[in-house]
Amino acid sequence: MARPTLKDVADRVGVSAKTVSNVVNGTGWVTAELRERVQVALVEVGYRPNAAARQLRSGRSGMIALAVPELSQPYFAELAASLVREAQGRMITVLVNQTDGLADVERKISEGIGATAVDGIILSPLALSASDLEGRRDGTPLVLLGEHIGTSTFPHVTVDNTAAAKAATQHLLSIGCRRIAAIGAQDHGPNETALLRLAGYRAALEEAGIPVDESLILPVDGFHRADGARAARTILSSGLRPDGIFAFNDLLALGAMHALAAAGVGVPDDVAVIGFDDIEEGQYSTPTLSSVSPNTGELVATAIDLLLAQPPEPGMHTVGFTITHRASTKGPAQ
Amino acid sequence: MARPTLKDVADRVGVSAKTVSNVVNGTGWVTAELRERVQVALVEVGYRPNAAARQLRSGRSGMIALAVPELSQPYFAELAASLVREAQGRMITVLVNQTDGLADVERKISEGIGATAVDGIILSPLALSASDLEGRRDGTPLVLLGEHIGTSTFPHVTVDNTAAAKAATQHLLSIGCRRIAAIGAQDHGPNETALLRLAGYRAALEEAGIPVDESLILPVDGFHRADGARAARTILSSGLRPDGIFAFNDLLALGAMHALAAAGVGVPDDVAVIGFDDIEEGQYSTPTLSSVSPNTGELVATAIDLLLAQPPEPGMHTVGFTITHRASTKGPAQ
DNA sequence: CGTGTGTCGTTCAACGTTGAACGAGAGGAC
DNA sequence: GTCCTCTCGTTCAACGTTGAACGACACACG
Repeated sequence: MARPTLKDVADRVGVSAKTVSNVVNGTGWVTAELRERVQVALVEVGYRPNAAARQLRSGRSGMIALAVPELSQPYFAELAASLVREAQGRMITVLVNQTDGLADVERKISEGIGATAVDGIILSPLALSASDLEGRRDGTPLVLLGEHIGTSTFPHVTVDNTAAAKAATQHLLSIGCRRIAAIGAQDHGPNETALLRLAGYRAALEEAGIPVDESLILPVDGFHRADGARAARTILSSGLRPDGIFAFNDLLALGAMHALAAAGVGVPDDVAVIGFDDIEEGQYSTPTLSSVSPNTGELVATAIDLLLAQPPEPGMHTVGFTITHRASTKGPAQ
Repeated sequence: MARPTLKDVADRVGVSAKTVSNVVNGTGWVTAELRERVQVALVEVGYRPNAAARQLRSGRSGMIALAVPELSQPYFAELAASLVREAQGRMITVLVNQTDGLADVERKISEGIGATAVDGIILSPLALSASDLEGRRDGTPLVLLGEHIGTSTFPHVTVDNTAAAKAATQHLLSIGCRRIAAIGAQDHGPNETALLRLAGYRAALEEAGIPVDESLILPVDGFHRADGARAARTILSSGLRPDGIFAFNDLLALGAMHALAAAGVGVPDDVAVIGFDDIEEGQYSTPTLSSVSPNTGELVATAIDLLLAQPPEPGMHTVGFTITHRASTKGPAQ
């Protein structure tokens, strides 16, 4: 009844447990005839290797952990889906955690996932800053998603947020927008992504010779649809009259579009909207949403490569992006 | 440099490894004074228990696996988010897998997650039927999400799909709809969820004395937005002229609404739409989407309870649902 | 005939932890 | 003084696996 072990198989064939181990792992020397017999016995008893014993002996678990703020956010869900798929292809299983963007949860995770040992940790931090990781003692490889200002001893993978934000803003400029609002600035909290995207927005305007109107930069509490809707309502009620909106992620953009539609403001006719992340939902919204499309496949593959890289390669690794052009930015110019 | 073990801590304090183990786990007898000294040493060396050794010894891993068709589908992402949160509260970590709805992947997962031992498996099957699980040898507890026709030796947790579908259809009837289309039937493949929801749809119509028009039942290949859009275009091009649509999940509904909007058909004025799952996206679509809201929190809590229940309690366990009423079903009657 | 070289399989020990069994000493009861 | 109980801590073995080291046997070469 108990789960069969190597020894059970070995006794049945009349060899040593180690020989069965060799057959299972393809190590050592085993004659074809014997290997055949062992393999038959393996399926007969339904042998399955004991992961715990294997890990205890080898030090490797075949698992990596992913920690994101919230899995229910489509961008993180799609990221997780992509990572799990990539990992499955490499015979690695993924353990998922949620941090809710809380700094102490993020720090705790960076120091190990509960009691479970993993071969590496991929962390998408919201609140954690570089200094929080200085005191880290756990030796588990760690890869961070997203940029961080300041040097860090850990590898980072990210799209070039500033360049991408700049390109998104330039796309709005290219269709004739001149009063472009930015939704997603964050006054408090060290959300560096927001800072970097804001920098890209500013850079695009400056390069185009358009003065930055600070009142067009709208702060948000979070990056959810409700925050975008709230920001759009602020825009409407304060008479700012922008002709374009760059939202720092797609959820903000979708929330904003929802509020605009409710107020009878037409997108893209009255105001063009572009988001960031290119989540699937944006292909089916009304109107469909233009967005910055980070190369997620490259992102997750790079993250795993870096996690398993020996020796570790600290530093920033950027992946590509494209601007996906949909109905929400079909301006008068087209 | 190597990770400290119980023995390292023990040597430092001058006691046996077992005593340190007792302090860590609160077992056995240790004087307050000695416990204090051990605890100081524990933090000094930064001891972290070795999960593999613990699991090898105790047989428990503190991990459960969740397998869903696709994590990128909002319903499953929200389900996973809810499950991870519930599990974290119980000091359990969750390992996530994707099956792509393929029967052989689902079967493989039901027989163990790769090489990794877990304390239990929660599987949301698409293609797998009860008979596929007969030959299961692995003793890991298994809980299935979703209903299955026919008896099964495993616990199931689900909303009552037929009752919920009936309620959704009745909601459309209550606002005056009389020609109600159903999007989501599946001709081939054993998607029992689709069958059950279709049965609820039929039951509601029959009870209202409305003959079922088979041409209003639209089959789909999958449950994505694109399938819903395709079905809506079929409706438009074939001149079926329904006044209500019950889509078997929210993605189908959102895809359908998108196609309707593109064709200039007004929702809810020309046709009312209701979905199933109540994903967050439906609160921000244009118009907002009415839907069946399964009690996901109860669902995941029940699933974990059943997974850990000793002895196992096979059979069907249903959780509640409500009909959430939004703009897409604000009919002329309101 | 000794000395390599290659093939095939074995035994041994160890990974870090914890249940079981076993003292050792103190205190009380008879 | 003997027996019992209670407290506090120890030693031992085992969970299932695999790297390292070690035969044993066959064949070829000088």
